[in-house]
Amino acid sequence: MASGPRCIVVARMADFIQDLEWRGALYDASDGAREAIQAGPLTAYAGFDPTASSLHVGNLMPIMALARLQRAGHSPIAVVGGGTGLIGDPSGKAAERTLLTPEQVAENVAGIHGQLARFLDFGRAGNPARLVNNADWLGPLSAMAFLRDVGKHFTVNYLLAKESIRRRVESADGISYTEFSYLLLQAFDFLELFDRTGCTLQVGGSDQWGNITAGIDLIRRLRGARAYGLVLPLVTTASGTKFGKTEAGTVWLDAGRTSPFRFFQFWLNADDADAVTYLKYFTFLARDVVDELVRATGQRPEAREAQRVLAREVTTLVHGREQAERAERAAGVLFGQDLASLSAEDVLAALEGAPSSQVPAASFAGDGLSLVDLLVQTRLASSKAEGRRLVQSGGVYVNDRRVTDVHARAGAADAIGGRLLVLRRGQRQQHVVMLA
RNA sequence: GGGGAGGUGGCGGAGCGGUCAAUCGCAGCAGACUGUAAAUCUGCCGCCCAACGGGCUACGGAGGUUCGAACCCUCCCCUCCCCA
Repeated sequence: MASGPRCIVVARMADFIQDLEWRGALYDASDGAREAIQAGPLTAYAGFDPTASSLHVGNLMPIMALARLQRAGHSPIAVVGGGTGLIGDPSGKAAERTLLTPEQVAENVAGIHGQLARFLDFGRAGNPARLVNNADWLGPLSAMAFLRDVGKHFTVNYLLAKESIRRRVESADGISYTEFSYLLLQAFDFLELFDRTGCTLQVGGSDQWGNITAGIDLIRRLRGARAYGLVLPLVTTASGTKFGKTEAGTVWLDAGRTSPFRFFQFWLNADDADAVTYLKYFTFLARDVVDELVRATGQRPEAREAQRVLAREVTTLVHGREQAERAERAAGVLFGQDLASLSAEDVLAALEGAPSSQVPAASFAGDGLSLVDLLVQTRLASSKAEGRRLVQSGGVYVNDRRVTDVHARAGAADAIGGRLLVLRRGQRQQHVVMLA
């Protein structure tokens, strides 16, 4: 967990809401939620859909909310939706989703488990974090029990009034009974967590509002108790693109899917307009530190101090300090110095963590390998046609030297120290080819 | 069940017998400019190749008419709208 001198923990419960509001990370709160959170420690949960075996940066909002709650003295519970994942949440979805198989869900749940552990402290005295799978109680639930105990408390009229459901009901494709029922399951989750752990707060993205209030209503009706909800804003980008996507696709938290290097680059490349927002959303940095960065960036935007700190902090949080430092070093080498002036050892040391692959040294003998083929092999280009186009438009570099000849070949003589080639596509997609 | 409209590249949306690998917009990629930013401008944007050229697949599916079809005909599948 990040713990540098700049990283100051917000510890006091009363400051939690204020801090969240300053961060712009509080979209809405149910009646009484603010007061309840400030009044004393409570148990809070957020759910995570096991739609993939890894979480992605889009999941960071609720993760950070749980982490902040814990730091403020509350007890966080991360609920992995092994049960609800079998059904599919219609919220924010325009069309019916394909059902995941139980095997897929189980696999995904396992992957997500480990990732959450990086943000939450499961050993903390007093308010340790917990991780549960709602399949534990949804699995054994019988249709009869569900319809009698849960279904009876929701009128169809109530369900149809929910934004997420109404949109789908009015859409051309409609909504299946399966997804129509989703909200009841999530409401039941809240109830179950209330019964098991005394959990009275659910946090989630703003699209979860309807699901959360359903749970609050259910708890009030069945247990006569008050529960609360907190929703977080949707993360946007200044340029209007979808947050968390790059040329290479989704930015995952799993190092196997998105290398720490690329992860670091993702944050470093944030727009000026977004960097500060993200700094508030995704780091624990205190207000004065962020304010200072705002000032620094305003004065010398080209130094990209905000982006640098952002990338460093978030990468450290997700991948650990060592990986973060490595990524930063690699970035320095790839975007800074003249590659040709470095030894193979230096480049290799710096580029640990950058995308790389090994190619038998033998294939570089004689004429060497066609550059276009190499681009395809390293997946910098998706086809030879694309590779040629890239070369022709001046977007391909070998060891930082632009190559514009479509027929260019790379031989052993081109390799730095006879051992490696640094291929680059455009300004920022690199690939290290090691001769093995 | 009856009537109407329609299925084209990631999306939207032209084309309606040859000059169509398919106008255009969006998205995407690259270049210029920069700060590994934004905006802007330029180019590219099915696949393959001994390549200012050639080949192969493509316009819901299967057949057919034709020298020649995304465009015409037949059957099938699917979607939307209106009436019952």
